[in-house]
Formats: sequence, C-alpha cells, structure tokens
Amino acid sequence: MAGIEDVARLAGVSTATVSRALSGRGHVSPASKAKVLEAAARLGYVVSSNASSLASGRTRNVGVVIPFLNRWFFSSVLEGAQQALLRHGYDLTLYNLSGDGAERASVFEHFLLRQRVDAVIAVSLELTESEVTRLHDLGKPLVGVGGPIPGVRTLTIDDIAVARLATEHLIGLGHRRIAHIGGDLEFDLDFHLPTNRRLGYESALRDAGIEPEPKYFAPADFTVAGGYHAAKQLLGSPRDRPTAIFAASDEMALGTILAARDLGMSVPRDVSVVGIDDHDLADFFGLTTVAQFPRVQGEQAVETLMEQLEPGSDASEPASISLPYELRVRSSTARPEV
Amino acid sequence: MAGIEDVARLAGVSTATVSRALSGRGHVSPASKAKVLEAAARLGYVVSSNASSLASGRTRNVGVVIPFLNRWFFSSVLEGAQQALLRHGYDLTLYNLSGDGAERASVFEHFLLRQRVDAVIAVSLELTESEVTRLHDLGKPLVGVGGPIPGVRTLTIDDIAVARLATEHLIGLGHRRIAHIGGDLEFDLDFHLPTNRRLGYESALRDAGIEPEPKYFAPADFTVAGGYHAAKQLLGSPRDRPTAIFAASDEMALGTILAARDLGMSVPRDVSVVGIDDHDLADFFGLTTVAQFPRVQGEQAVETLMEQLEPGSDASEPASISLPYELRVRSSTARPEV
DNA sequence: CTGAAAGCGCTAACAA
DNA sequence: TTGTTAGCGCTTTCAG
Repeated sequence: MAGIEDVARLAGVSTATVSRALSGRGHVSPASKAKVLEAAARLGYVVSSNASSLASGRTRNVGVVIPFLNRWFFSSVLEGAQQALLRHGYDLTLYNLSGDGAERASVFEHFLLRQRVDAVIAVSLELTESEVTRLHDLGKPLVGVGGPIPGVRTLTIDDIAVARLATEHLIGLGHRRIAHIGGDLEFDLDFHLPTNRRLGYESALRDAGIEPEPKYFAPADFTVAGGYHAAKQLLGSPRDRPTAIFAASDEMALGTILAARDLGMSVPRDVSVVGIDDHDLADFFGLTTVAQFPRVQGEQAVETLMEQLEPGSDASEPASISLPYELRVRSSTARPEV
Repeated sequence: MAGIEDVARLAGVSTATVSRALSGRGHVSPASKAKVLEAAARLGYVVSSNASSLASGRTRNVGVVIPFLNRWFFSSVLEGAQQALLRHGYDLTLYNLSGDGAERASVFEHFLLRQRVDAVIAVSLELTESEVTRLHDLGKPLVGVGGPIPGVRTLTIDDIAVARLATEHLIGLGHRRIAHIGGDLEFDLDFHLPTNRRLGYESALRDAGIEPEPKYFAPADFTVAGGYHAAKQLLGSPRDRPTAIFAASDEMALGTILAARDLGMSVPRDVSVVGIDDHDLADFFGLTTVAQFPRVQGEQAVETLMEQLEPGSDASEPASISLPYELRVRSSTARPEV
C-alpha cells in the first residue's frame, strides 16, 4: 500500500501538495498537479479514508436508514440514493431498521453517531425529536424521504393530490360507486400516508357530488394478499357493488385484479381498478396507476444533502421540493357498463 | 463530543484502560471496567470509528457488492447480511453494481480499497481474478453468495439438486411431459445457475426414463412477464402439450400460472406448475416450490467472515457449507388428468 | 503556489 | 492489571 509520502517523493513535492492536488481543495499549479496525478496513478495510490476522515472531519459517507429492503418503493429509493451517492464519490452505509425499538435505539447510539457518516437519509421513518436534535447538534444534515419529520427537510409526494388524481380519473370515466382500499389505521405510522390518500379520495368524490360511504372502504396491509381479501369483501356483495376500486398501492391493486378474476368478473368490464406506484408488475397486468418515482426521490434526497455538504458545487437550490407523479392509463380502467 | 480523554478523566483511569474496557481487548479489572462504562454512559461517549480504525487497522465495516436491490433474492440476502452484521457490531456499506464495467471498476479501485471495509461479500457477482487477488493481498476476507468465485469461499445452494427435487416431485405425481422454463444463455453470468438447474431437470427426467425434448424447454429472463410469455409458448400448442412446467424461479412460475389462466386452463387440473425460491407471493398463489433461504445465506456469509475477522469468538467452523432447501407442496401441482 | 509541522482521536506496544 | 507514549496516514493552518 503506497502512502501519501511515496506519492510526494515520486512527484517531487510535499505531502501537503499531494493532498491538495488529489482532493481539489486549495490551489496547486497545473504542473505539480499533473506530476502528482501521474505519481499516484503509477503507485496505485488510494487515500486511506480513515486517515482522511480523521484529519478532515469529513467521511464522504452517508447513512441511509430504511425500514424495509424487500418492498418495491424502498428498494427503489435505495437504488436511486446509492447511484447518486456513487456519482458524488460517496459511500452508502445501510441501516435497515425494522422499526423495532431496541435495535433502532442501538443503531442510533452506536452506529450513526460514531462519526461514520456525514449525513443521514431517513426513509419513511419517524424519528423522535431527540434523534433529530442529536443529529442536528452533531452538524449532520438529515433529509427525510416519504414522510414529514418535524423540523426536517423531507421529500414526499403529495399523497392527497395523487389520490385525488386517481379518483378523478375514475369519476371522469363515469364511475359513481367507487370503493377504496387503503391502509388500516395502525399502518399510519408511515406518515399518515394511508390517511392522506383516503382524504384525497374522499375530497375528489365530494367535489363530484358523491358522498363517500363507509361500505366502500376496506382496509388492507399494502400487500397483494391483503388487497385480494379486501377486494373480495368489496366485490362480494351482489347489490350496490362498486364499479371501480381505487387501491392505495399497486400491490393491493394487483390483489384486487386477481380477486375480481376469481369472482368471475372481468377487469375493466365489470370493475375498473386503479393503483398508486407504477410497480414493476403494473405494466404486465395492464394496471392503470399513478406513477411515483422512488428512484428519483432517492436521488433528490442525495442532491439535497450535497448542497449542504458541498456548498457551491452545484448551486441549484430547489427551495421547495415538489415530487413528480403521473397518471398512467392502462387497461384496468374503462367506462362503467351501462 | 466527549473524547476518550474525558472518559478517562471522569473514570480516573488512563485512556488506554478506557480503550481496553470499551473494546474488550486486553484485561481490565472489573472495578475499572465498571467505572469506565459508567463514565462513558454519563458522557454519552461513542468512539470515533475513524480514529479507531486508523489506529487499529480494523474498521468494523463490511462491503456488500450486489447487482440488484429490487429482486426478492437479492434484497433478502442483503437483509440477512445486514441483520447479522448489526448483531456483530458491524456496519454494512452497500455497493450496488449493475454489472456495468466502468462503474464497477471504479468502485473497486476507489471505494473498496480505500480501507473502508474489513471484508467483502460479493453476491452473485463474478469477480475477476485480479479483483480477487487484490482483495486477498490486502488481507481482506472475501466470501461469495450465489455462485462460485474461483479460489473463494462461496455459499450457493446446490442448483442441480434443487432442480432435480422439483422435477422429481412432478415425476412422482405421474407427469411425463414436463417442460422447463429456464434462463437464456446470456443470463448465465449468474454463475451458470440456469444451466445447472436445467441439468438437474434433465438428469431427473433421464433417471425416470424420459428423454428431455427441446420443444419442452423455453428460455426466459427470470421475470413474471418473461415466464408468462414462455409459458404461453409452451402451453399454446394443442398437441403434446406438457402436463407440467418446472420454472427455474418463482417469478417465472407465477407468470406461468397467469398464462395458463389466460389460456383458459386451470392449475393444477390442466397443468401443474412448480418453481424455485419460495418468493413472498408463492404462498398467495398456492405455488408449489423449492424454498431456498436467501436471508440465511446472507447471515451465513457474515458468520463465515466473522470467523476470519474475529477468530476464536465463535469457533463453529462449518467447513463445507451446505445450504438448506426444501420442497413446499402447495396447490399448483397435482396428478395429471388421465 | 508550496512546505513544515501540528494535530485529528484512538490503539497497542512497552514498561511498570 | 495499568499507564505512558509513539504512531496510524492524512489534512490543514501558518509561514514563506
């Protein structure tokens, strides 16, 4: 392992110059810089991140705290964040916390605070005020994805608007009996996402002069199986059966499609289905959905951090971050039968 | 930020004793240890991992290199690894390499080698000999998951045996015309997994006196959509249609079930379907499958590393690692109709 | 623009 | 069992 001194010697300059040339901080003459670069390449020199971090206080590493790895939304956010960080020359340290108290506290105390990260991205995780304060006091930028953290910059789609859009799509097609499969209340830890989506749904209905009815709401757990069972419930009754179902996630929407099939109903002829996400499988099932772009959310979280971590490097300050979403009409929605 | 000196002062001992008490290396009297622990707690002291790493050469961090984040197998391995590492007090730094050459080389050079990790777990990634050598020379243990890396300890299920098991299940039910949906050749980078599974399938057939026929093989890309199309191909022809399909992954098996339905066939009455994985959705679809346990694979990879990283801590040396798998019979397989 | 040198905070000989 | 102390490899003032 070549060290900075070896490079300095080979390049005929001091270690300080090597450091400056390689890190880009401070001025170095083009001539010296070239010599340093060449020497470093020749020796296969790579800085020791530990020594560098210890001396500079920067680690070029960010921690990502995330509750699930095996769900589409979360793995996509992670992917986006990872890629963006790599581009900036940062490492990503992963903390997969299943919301569980003890493990989580320990992670905060013994990992995040070990000066291992320059910043933290918290995905769909409600941090306690003391956790936020602690990070803040340490001067570690923190950005949230997927839900508001008090006093912290957070990226979330406008769940109310997204739900409105999905519902209005159905209303526009002529549906009046529109059911909703949403999260159960205890799922609301995810930043009231279920509640917000339900609010969007209800307000869209009211705006169209339709009074939301309790019998047209079924709770589920955001899985395919959950959506399936909820949909069976909704579609099972022969009278006043809804002609359309808006599910709060694509996975539940897929469950709905499968339930309809199993009940001998045809989608969209007998029932229209719309979801939220644009999950990998949505296209395959012809599911109409409101796409959100979790990869982009991950990337944006990184960019937001970078502005704080490396000010001036790329001064495009998106003061208020509005995340994109988009209705994707496929074959699971149509006008209701007359 | 309290430093080690603060703790030492408060506890009335030297910094060396604090270090020893907190890290567990070297002997410390119970009395001193108690004092140190209390002082550290009082001050909210957390070691600086950089300083510690620099001085000791250990980072308590392992790098996980993985090609996908959004596929069941990979996210499960990652989850298992993360959890096991956390338990050992290690961090996990994630490198999500999409196999792409340039990005990958850069990661190896500038990230993994920056002394940031004590060891590397490579998931389904064929490392070049020079990459392996480089890590080896640096004294970084390396363990593979999901495919053999030359000269490296690797955890993989016995793909041939797994495929045999699945096929034999069908044969045992009385099927003779058994088709296989496997990976296309170019997918073979995944360590010949598709090839091995096909070999297992073929040898099981031969053992039962059935000659494998090319028309009963269809390649696909391990996705639901891919399996769907392959299955339509296989099930489309009216004569000599297979009575059973063995898909090399659950996702393709699910596609097969959906294809059968769309062709108006009933599973398992008209066609039996078996997969490999025990994907989250397998249970929901009643898919018979050979379960593998990727979480466990991730955990085992970590344990294997720990033996090398912290010798003596837990001396259960599993010399040859055989990974578990298990046939899960559900409702997608049955005797063929007579 | 460059070099000398003082640390960054901790660990590990070594000595006691 | 404990303390003293010399670094770990780099960054960054501070002079020049």
